[in-house]
Amino acid sequence: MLSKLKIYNTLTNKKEEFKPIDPNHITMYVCGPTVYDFAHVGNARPVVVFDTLARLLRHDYGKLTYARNITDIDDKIIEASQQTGEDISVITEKFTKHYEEDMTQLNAEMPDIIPKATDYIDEMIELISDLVEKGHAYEAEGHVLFHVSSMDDYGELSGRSVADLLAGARVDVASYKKEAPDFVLWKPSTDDQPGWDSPWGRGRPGWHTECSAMIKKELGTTIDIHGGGLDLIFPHHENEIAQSKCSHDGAALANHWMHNGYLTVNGEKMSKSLGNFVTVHELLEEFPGKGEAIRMALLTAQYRQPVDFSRSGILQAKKQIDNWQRLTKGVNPSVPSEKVLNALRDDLNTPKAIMELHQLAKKAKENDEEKSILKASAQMLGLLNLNYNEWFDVLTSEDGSTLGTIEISPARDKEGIERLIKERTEAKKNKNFARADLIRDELDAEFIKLLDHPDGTTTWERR
RNA sequence: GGUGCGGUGGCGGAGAGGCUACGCAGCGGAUUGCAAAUCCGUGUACACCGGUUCAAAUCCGGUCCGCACCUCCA
Repeated sequence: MLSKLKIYNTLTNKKEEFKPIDPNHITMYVCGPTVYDFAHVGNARPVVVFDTLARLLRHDYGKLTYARNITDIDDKIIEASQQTGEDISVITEKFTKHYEEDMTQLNAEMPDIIPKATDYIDEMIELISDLVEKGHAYEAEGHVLFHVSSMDDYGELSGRSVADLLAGARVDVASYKKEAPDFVLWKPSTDDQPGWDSPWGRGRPGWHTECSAMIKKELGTTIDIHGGGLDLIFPHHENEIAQSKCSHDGAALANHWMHNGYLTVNGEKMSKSLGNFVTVHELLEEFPGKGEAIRMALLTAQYRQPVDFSRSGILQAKKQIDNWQRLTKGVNPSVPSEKVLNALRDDLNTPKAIMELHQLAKKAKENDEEKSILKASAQMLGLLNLNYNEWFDVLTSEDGSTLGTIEISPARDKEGIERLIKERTEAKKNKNFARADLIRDELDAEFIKLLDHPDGTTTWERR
């Protein structure tokens, strides 16, 4: 490979050469969703970013084990259950399914391992017991808390010191805490709350516990890459580090910590609490079959920079994909361009990679080989995964096998469109241009775009 | 208050001391019955004020503005 992978590491605040523990097998863990509602576009950003990284890692190193968890026990889920009256498992299963369907529409491949928190209760209890034994955690009023002061280097990821945290504590400190920054490993459940038996009574795990336990079981003591959104640095990832390091005699949890920037709306973070969010689900209804354009819009900025969400951004991305689709119609992918790969190897510089794709497209206009390279290169970013017909929803009825991803209205099904095209061709022959234009306008209103070719034929694309 | 990130042309967005990416939109042209698609061509930029340098969007100092984390959040 021409250049080595460089990754910005939150732990050192520097771009570093990626040094795998085992170059023949990379391990990566990314924090996934708490499944109590639809994922919004901001939640989709890390999914798309780390899916792109996963593609690069597989290309460069061959084997990757990529894990992304599902948090299926959490106070928000309990709350949702109380509000809707639905059983917790009904809620978590429903939204896990929606999540996976929606992310698949964004061309995000499923991770190799999708651990669910509730499948790892035993491992979490084991981890907590270990921390208690080693003097890093204590029991109080049915809770088990991690004692931050018991650790020398707490705060290494977020650049905070225990002293600062103690001084800056603004929130009322719970009575059972020895010190304000201490965090919950295990908490008691009332009878109407879900719970599991433990050495500390019936209860449930704190939020941070699951990741440490699942990483250890599924990927090992120290992994190569741990990722997630910027807002997880503190306290979530900081606390994962604390738990894992203290139970592993100081061994690192992950060598490279990567955090994606926010998706913003008018410059402000898209978030549930601000109410300025759009779910991926509704966006896919708005742009049916065009999840790839949403994906590309998310990749137009380098992953650490903010991306401002807008419909026009998605439309702009869609136009670019439209162009590439026309250019690579009927083309099979060959091998990705080194220029595109090198852009990705530079801390996942996707805007630069996209620029290289445009350069390839320019060359591809006269060269079929370049078209194959363009397609393979775009697929490194999870783009051009669909073929021309699928993307433009051109239904090929000959064998009935390839049907587009979208259902079009019955009046405008393939036969209807072809009949109108035939009628328009006749009208054009008879110089009845008024009729010809009327047909085009009518179809345009149905989002069907007609393309007249120099040889007299007419094809169509769905916008 | 502490910590961190950023301000680049109409918009999106790389770059990071000299060769002024790239895309979208715009404009001009070719093509077209008219369009679309396609092709060719084309303009505008580095928040502000100082400094270093032969040379600064890029380095240094300061100012202003925006955002985020410190509490659940991707």
